[in-house]
Amino acid sequence: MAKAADRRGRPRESDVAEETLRLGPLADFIGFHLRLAQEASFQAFARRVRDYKMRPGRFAVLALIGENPGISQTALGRAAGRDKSTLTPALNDLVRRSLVKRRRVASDRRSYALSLTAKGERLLDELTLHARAHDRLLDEIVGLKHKSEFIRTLRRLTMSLV
Amino acid sequence: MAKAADRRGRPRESDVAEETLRLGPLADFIGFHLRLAQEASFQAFARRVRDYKMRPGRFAVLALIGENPGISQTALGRAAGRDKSTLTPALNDLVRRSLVKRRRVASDRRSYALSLTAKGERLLDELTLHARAHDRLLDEIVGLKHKSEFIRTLRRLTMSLV
DNA sequence: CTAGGATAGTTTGAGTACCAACAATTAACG
DNA sequence: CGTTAATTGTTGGTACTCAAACTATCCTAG
Repeated sequence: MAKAADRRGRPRESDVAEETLRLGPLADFIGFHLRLAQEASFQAFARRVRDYKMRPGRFAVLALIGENPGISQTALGRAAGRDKSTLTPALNDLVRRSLVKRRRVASDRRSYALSLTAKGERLLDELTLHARAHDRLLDEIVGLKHKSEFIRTLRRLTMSLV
Repeated sequence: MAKAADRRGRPRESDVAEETLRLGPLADFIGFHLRLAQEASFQAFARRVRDYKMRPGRFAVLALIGENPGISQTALGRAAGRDKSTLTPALNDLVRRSLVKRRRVASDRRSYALSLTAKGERLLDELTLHARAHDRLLDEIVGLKHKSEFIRTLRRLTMSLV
C-alpha cells in the first residue's frame, strides 16, 4: 500500500494521513511542546473545577492573594504573569462574588490592598484540594523522580525570558 | 529588621515585599509553572517576529501546512492543539495575505485541502530561521543535556491529558 | 512649592480561545 | 435506495489576553 513512502524530502499531497502528521522542525521546538502541554493541563484543570466557575487563572489569583494579603494589583499581576489590565475585570468579578476585598491604602491612595474574605478563604481551601488532586495526576505523568528538576527547568525558563 | 519573620503559618499584612512573594501551594504545582514558562516563551518569540505580524500560533499553523500539504482544517486543528473554529479566522487571514491556499477536494466536498503559496513557503523559511534562533535560546536555558528528556515529558503531558 | 516624571489602576481595541449550534455533505445500514 | 448518524467547516456567544492611552496620585528637582 506504500501509505507514506519516503519520510524525507518535500512532502507530497497524498502523503497526509492524519494520524502520522509530520511536525518538521516543530518536533524539536521547546516552545511548541510547551504550548501543547500547557493547554492540555489548563483544560484538564478547568474541567475539574467547572462547577465553581473557576479557571486556573482565577484560582492562581485567589491563591496568591491568600498567601500575600495586602498585595497590590500590579504586584499580583507580576506574580501571576499577567498584565495588570487583565486583572481589573477578574478582580471586579471576584469582589462582586464577595471572595476578595479591595481596601484603599492610606499611604498611597492610588493602589489597593487586596485580601480574601472569609468566603474567599473557604473557597480557596476547597479549590486547593482539587488543585492538589490535579497536580497529583500531573506528578504521575511527569514522574515524581523528575518533578523537581522539571519545575526547576520551567522556572529557569520563566526567569530568563521575561 | 525582621523583614518577613516567620515564613510558616498565616501571612500577615506587612509581610508582603513584592520581591519575596509567597507562592504557597502554587510553588509545587506543575500547571502553574507550565503556564508561566509558556507565556514567557510565547512573548519572547512574539517580540522576535513582531515585524512579520506573526505570533507563535500562526507560525505553527504555517509550519504544519508546509509539512503536510493537503491537510484539512480539522486535522490541522488537532495537530496544533486548537479547536477547528479557532482556525477559521486565522486561515482567513493567511489566505487574505496570500500565504495559504484553500482548495476544495473532489472526493469530499465538505473539506478543504490546505497548502502554502510560493509566498507562504518563502515566509515560512524565513520565520523558521527566527524560530530556530529562538529555540536555541531556549535550549541554552534548558540545557542541551536535558532537552530531549524535557520535551519527552512535555509530550507525555500532552498525550496523557487531552 | 511647583513642574516633570514615575506609578497604580481603568478603559478601550484587536486578537485569540473554547464551546454549542448549524448547514452541507458523506457514510452506514437497514 | 432511504433514513439515520457522523463529519467538515462556519457562525455566534462568552471569556480571556495584551498593549496603548488615560486619570489620579505620588515623588523628586529645582
